[in-house]
Amino acid sequence: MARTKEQNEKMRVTRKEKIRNAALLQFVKQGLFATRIQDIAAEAGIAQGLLYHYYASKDEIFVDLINDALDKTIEASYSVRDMEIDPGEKIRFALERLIDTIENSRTFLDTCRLISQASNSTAIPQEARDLIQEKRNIPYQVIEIIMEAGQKEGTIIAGDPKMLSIFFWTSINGLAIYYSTNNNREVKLDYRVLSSMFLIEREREVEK
Amino acid sequence: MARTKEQNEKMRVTRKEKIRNAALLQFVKQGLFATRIQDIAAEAGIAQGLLYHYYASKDEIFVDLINDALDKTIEASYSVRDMEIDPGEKIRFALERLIDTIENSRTFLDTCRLISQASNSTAIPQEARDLIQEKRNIPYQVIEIIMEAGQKEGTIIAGDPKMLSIFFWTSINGLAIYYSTNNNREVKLDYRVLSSMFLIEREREVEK
DNA sequence: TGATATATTGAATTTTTATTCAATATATCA
DNA sequence: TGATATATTGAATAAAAATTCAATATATCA
Repeated sequence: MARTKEQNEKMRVTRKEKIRNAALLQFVKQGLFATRIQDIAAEAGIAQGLLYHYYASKDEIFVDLINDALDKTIEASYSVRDMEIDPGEKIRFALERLIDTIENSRTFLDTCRLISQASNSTAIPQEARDLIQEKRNIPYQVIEIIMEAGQKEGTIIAGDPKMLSIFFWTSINGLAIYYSTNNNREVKLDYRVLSSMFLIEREREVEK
Repeated sequence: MARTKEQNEKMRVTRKEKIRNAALLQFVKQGLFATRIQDIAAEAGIAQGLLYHYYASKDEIFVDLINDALDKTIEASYSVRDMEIDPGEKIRFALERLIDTIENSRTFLDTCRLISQASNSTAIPQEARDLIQEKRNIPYQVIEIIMEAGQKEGTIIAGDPKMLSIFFWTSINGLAIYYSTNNNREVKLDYRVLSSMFLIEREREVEK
């Protein structure tokens, strides 16, 4: 016998992870089509041929990464939904957390950028398009429901909750994309500017 | 003699315009790298070879388009700057106008999307990168100055005007990119949600 | 009408990139 | 240590795309 099954499996997983990271780096930097197999292999420090031992094609890696990225954003939105605080507080907290993440997490920016790239081209693999179709709206729906609850509670401004959710996510996305390409860190972002879009302020409550 | 100089020149300009439009359509749809010369030629209804009569390469078309797109956004920001109204009003008006444009102008969405794509890849032609480097910040600077003036005037909230300008443009950008890929028109956007991020509201003034 | 300059075509060629594959290396177990 | 299964390499091949170019079409003017 040669290596045991488990050992090989473990090697495979580690190596695959290395390829995934290399591919993510390159895709985010250059985009799916500008990235050559050679670029990924070089980034991962392996020969081109070996890549095909782990993935059947460049597209397959891309689909794998997109799926992961979408799942991450869905998870994040669920974790906000499931918090045991009031709806208005959820929006406030989520924005605070998201702004902080934009300022400090490279991984988060990469995730946003990958999804944005993918949503921006009809030339991506069909499978990736299906995944986006299926998963991309979930965070929008989650926020929409929280907005609606907040309106009932009286902490969120009036207006179509669908629209509020669109403003919520597109603002975050726009910021993430800006930060992912401008590594200007001189400006400190204050999440309260964003949250003032949605939250009814104390002053007004006091007025009543 | 054959055709006159002017006639040929006119034909060239018209044809070139046709190619530019076709290229813009394809770039926006697929991205620079996924778009093949063949795609542009087919979209313009001409043979591949003819394209090289007008442009030396795919990259050259891209640079031409990016330059145009950047100039358009700069022009738009200047037109706001030069209006004869108060700073707070400028911000309100610009947002109202931008939201309306997002909802109604395909061209504007294409422009945003092209710039976003270009800013998102290091693999675009050097010349395009230089143009972006040179021109992309101008609208940010214009809004920053207006925000600062509005703060002095007392109509714009406190906070680093650079930051306010970043929130301004990234929100608009995020929206434009969302709308450019989701042709869901069921939601009507209300610009006042965005403007409440920046403008001090009447109620508070009255309180003083 | 014929001469001619330029536009236009599409097949041939070149270049780039993806994919395959034969050869070699490596790690484990008997 | 040797047998063996799998990992790994990099050159060979295939596929796809960009670019060139010889041939042809077209519009104008003399």
